[in-house]
Amino acid sequence: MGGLSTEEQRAWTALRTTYALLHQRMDQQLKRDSGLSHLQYEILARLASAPERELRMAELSCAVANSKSGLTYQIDRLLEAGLVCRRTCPGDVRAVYAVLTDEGADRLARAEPGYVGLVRELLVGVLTPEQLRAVAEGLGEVNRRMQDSGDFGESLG
Amino acid sequence: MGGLSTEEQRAWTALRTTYALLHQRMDQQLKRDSGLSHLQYEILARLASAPERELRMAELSCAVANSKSGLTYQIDRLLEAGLVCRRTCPGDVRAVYAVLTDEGADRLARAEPGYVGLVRELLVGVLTPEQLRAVAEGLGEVNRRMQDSGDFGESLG
DNA sequence: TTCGGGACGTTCGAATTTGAACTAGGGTCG
DNA sequence: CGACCCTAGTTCAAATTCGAACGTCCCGAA
Repeated sequence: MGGLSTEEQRAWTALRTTYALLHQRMDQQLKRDSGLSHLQYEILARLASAPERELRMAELSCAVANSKSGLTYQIDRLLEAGLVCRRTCPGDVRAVYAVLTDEGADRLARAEPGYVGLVRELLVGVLTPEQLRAVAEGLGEVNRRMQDSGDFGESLG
Repeated sequence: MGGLSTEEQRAWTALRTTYALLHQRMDQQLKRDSGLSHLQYEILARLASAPERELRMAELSCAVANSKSGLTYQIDRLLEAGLVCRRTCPGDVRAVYAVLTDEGADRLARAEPGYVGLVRELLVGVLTPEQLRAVAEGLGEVNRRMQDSGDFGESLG
């Protein structure tokens, strides 16, 4: 009644600590060998796979699941480092695009192998193919519902 | 070769954003109706299910996947609120136990239904039973390996 | 056209987190 | 003993995050 069943609890706890530990490891490795935080890496990665290598602040903040103000802060850092630049939209003055620079793309490319290696070693390599699919589909659906029905889909801050 | 396959990417992205969104929602709901942050809730919950309702700082920091110094900080907050107290171990002067107070147990009990409801609504209720099991077992194993083989098992700070 | 409601990003202060010292004991081996 | 290294927890400054304004600007209705 009150609490969660053992399996429910295990699933949620595993989700929580898995993410925490993975994030921790990635952050350390990324910082060590390319000077990027995990969040910064994710930001650059999103930009890299976007058309024109650019995204609006709001889309980006949603994509990396971060607050608006937090994203502004990180973009400022990446700007200082020359890895992105800002572009305002002629059509809508309010809109701001973050654009990946060539230097940003380079840095990302250099960081990628280590990052991918870690994901493979720690996550993908440990799951069976069925588990991998279940995670992708199940959690994917969990996400979709939260983004739709939530008042938070757009950005978190 | 270089990058992750589509499914690998979907799984990892889903894991990341699912956790981020769930955390966000929980944090807001918990703060709103019981004045606890998500992390504080987790800390109290661990203590509540520990023998004697107490745990050493290191165990606790490992259990909630947080850094040592971060845990000290949060325990200080919970101390101010009267929800936990500290106890030093007679045998080993270095050891410090965080102990759940009655008031802490009350607060936790009041927060629990909402928390459990959210886990059910947003996570458990969306997954099929097979997916739930796959998440519990798969990610559980991912965890175990990271804690064993890692230099991070003990605490993150 | 002119409001009024939203949406978009930024700013700012406060809260939190991080990571590197640092304090202080244990435990072992000589 | 005594030199040494290891563990536990705290402290402190710096970095980051949060959330609530704020300033602008689009857009649809009157």
